[in-house]
Amino acid sequence: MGRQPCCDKLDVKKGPWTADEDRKLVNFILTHGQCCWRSVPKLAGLRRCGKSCRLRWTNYLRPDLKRGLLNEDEEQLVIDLHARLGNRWSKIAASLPGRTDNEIKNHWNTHIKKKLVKMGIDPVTHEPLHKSDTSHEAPNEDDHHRNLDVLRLELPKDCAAEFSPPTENSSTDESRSTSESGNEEDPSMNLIWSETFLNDLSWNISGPDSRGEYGELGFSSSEESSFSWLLDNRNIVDNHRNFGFGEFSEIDINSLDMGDKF
DNA sequence: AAGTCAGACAACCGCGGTGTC
DNA sequence: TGACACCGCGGTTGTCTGACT
Repeated sequence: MGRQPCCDKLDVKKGPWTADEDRKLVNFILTHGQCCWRSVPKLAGLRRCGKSCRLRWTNYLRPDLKRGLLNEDEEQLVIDLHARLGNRWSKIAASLPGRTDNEIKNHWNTHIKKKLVKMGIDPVTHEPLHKSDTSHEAPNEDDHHRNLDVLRLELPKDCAAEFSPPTENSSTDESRSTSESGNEEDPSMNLIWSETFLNDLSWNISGPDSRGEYGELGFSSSEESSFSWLLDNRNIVDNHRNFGFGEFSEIDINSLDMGDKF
């Protein structure tokens, strides 16, 4: 005897999410936290597969997501990490706070790939294109750094100087302005989040999860444990700006005492 | 103004690893 | 211990949107 199926596939809705569905999902997650995704659709009143809910949350609705195109630094980091890790998008995404594997994958396929080809670099091997025609061996470290040097030359001076191959905790400069990456206002997100905040200022992100699921939120363990991103009013304001919380600005940020909730 | 096309990105599919019964 | 479901990941497809004719 295995488990129950995650959802009744016959009664599952597919396709783009509506604002109403988003609102329900956000409300549910903020109220109950991320528990087992299987039960989320049922409890949240959604006719979606749990898998679909998880994807929607992690790729689009998560409050810590940056929106807009990757900036130069992030792009460089992706290129470097890709050279080392290959198509391990989730691993790459782990080094870019606020970015999802899906987002990075899409950006790679639509922007970076072409950029590299244009520069004569094989996006798969990260070697010069003419060379990869004759050799399909994995790039060695020297070649890799030579190619990165070429990339740096293509960058504006300040970016090139700033760039260096990532270390364990490189690049995760949370203070890097998200506005510079061109966060666009999304009216539907604006509505969903503002309503959610107004409806439930006691959003219980820590929720009932006993399995430490919040790693998916993309914070370091120390950040997760303290949820400093929420407790820090400045961060709240930043988040609210990033997500276009128009109505939220009407609320006195300092009055949001959520300390007990975490 | 309408039609077509290409680019961008959201969402789905299928697989592998892991956990549960 | 085997069967099956869950979860996460990477690849692929579908849909939307803006540019162009």
